[in-house]
Amino acid sequence: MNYIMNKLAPVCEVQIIDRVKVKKTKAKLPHSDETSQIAGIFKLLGDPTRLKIILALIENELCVCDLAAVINSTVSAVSHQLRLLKSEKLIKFRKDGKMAYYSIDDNHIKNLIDQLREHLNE
Amino acid sequence: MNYIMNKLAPVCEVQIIDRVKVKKTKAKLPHSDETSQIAGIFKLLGDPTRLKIILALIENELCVCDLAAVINSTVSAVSHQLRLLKSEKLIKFRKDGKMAYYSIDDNHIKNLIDQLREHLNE
DNA sequence: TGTATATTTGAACAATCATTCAAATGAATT
DNA sequence: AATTCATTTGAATGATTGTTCAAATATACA
Repeated sequence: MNYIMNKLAPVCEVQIIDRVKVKKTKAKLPHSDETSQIAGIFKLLGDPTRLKIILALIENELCVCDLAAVINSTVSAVSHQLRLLKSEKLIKFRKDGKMAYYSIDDNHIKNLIDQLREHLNE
Repeated sequence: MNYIMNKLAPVCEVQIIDRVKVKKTKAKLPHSDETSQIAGIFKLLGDPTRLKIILALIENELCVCDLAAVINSTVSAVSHQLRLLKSEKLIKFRKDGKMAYYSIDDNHIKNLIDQLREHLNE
């Protein structure tokens, strides 16, 4: 078997060295939908703007324009990212007149970030 | 002050509602370089291919082609992502003849992923 | 009702990025 | 020395994405 044969089935049929180890490892992985879910949360935290928004909201409930001021961004850019964070239930908001006050909806996120920060500060 | 004035300085001069709160919140944020560092790690974990690689390596030390087989990807795609994970010291590798065996270099990562998984499975 | 303002939204744009393919490298085997 | 094979690498491609700008909502206030 060589790479020319593999061209017919580009993904799932590469050379395998240790079939037993591959099978055992594969069996221990989370299912594909759980993996996507985990990656999805990490991805949200992986953008500096979104991370700053979350770090700010961990400290205080804030309206959109104050949030923009805190993280040195624009109202529009912040609003777009708030939508993503809201849709994944990481944050929530309440309306008060014209204002929208955003806050953390998911308390586990703070622990997650704290854990990583502790690690990086070792 | 209105939006037309802000066009001259598009970022740092938006309307601020509560200056005290903004200043206090700003003071509590991590410095910009620490924020980038945190986001950088989360970003690496935020891609399904890279996350699967890490999940697989948590279970077993694996060579590149077995890793590709485990996560149903190609050797080349995996190799490219391994480079990124290696450069951020999340994984390491040892050479054995033609083979390269990769493994986890950062034990905190497992805890981080476990913590998120526990949270999602509530 | 008309104006001001806080927020949201959609389209456009540029930048980033993951994957693919082909070629190169490096090490074992014959 | 030539061949095979595991891995790496670079360029190209297509897709995703964060930001910007302008316009639309929506609420308060005069």
